[in-house]
Amino acid sequence: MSSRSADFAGRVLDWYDRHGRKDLPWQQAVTPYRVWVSEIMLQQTQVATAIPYFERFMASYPTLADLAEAPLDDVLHHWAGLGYYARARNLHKAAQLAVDRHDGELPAALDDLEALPGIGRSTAGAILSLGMGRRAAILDGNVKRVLARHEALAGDPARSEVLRRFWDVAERYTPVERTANYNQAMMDLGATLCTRSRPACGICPVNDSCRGHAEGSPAQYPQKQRKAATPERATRMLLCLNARGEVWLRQRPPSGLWGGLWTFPELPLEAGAPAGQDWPAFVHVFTHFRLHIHPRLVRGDQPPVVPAGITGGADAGEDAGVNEAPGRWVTLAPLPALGVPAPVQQLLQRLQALVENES
DNA sequence: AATGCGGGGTT
DNA sequence: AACCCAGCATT
Repeated sequence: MSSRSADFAGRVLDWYDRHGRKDLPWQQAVTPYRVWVSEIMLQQTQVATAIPYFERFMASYPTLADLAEAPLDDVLHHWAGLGYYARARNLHKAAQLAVDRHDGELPAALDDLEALPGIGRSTAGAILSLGMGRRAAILDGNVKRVLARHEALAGDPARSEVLRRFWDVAERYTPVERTANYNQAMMDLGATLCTRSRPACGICPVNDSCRGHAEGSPAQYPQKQRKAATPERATRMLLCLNARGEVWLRQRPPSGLWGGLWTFPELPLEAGAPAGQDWPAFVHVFTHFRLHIHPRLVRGDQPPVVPAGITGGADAGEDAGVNEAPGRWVTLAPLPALGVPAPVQQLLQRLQALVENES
């Protein structure tokens, strides 16, 4: 260990004892399962957003066995609105694998954890350290930012060679003792003090050894990757409403955009669509494109007939089979426990209000 | 090695 | 309006 890093962990741990977060839901009644669920929810998701989802999830699935036995639709329903739905599918699948392969427990080896779907190196390290008291390094966005600044690590972390250097530093600094508190402290430092813009270097416990601070511009680390302009796409969603006040939803294929979730039938704007009442179009923003949604209310007691070979508009790459995927009439009040993406949920609520007014 | 994958909070 | 968040899987 280099002389610069000799007491790095010690200073971080002292800071944690005084200022670290200790009241997060997954820090109470700690089990590997609870830590695992929290880590999956927190991938690319801010703490405040994940908390209510975590509480509802744990109320419904208190144990790993409960999750493994639950229907996937029910799990996706709990995930609806949180995004990155492959996380929910992988979580459910991994719970079943843990029952089959590991006697219903999460394995305590890094390799075995990483073999489970949805668990990568950082999440495996978090489960081991925070949930099992083992020594393991993590490297999430917070740790990446703290280390990039402290070491003045240049280069885009998206590049594998740069990422390897980040992991080397993370492993080197991770202490043998109190690993859980150290890892939690590093995330707390990144979230509350070493923030993306305007870091509070004046009160940072490791400012005296921080190269980024010494250079005078810590905010330049880590290097941000350039982002291409987001393309625009458009789709027409058919809001098919029958006389019983039910709407027609279909389940999307298990992988890809909104995988496994239930949505309205979709058509490209230029395709021939059933007659109906057009609702105002609105934009839904994804990470990699903007989707213009044109809803059309179509009344009738037959499911929509979508010409063969016409693909949906939301996912430009999806197969022609999407609109022929399993569909069903669903009641609006109450809405069944199905996973529904955010813009579809908005439309369902407006349909609910419409039917409510008419009855 | 680069890209796909949601939704929402922060600045 | 840009940026990015307790990343991982896929290609």
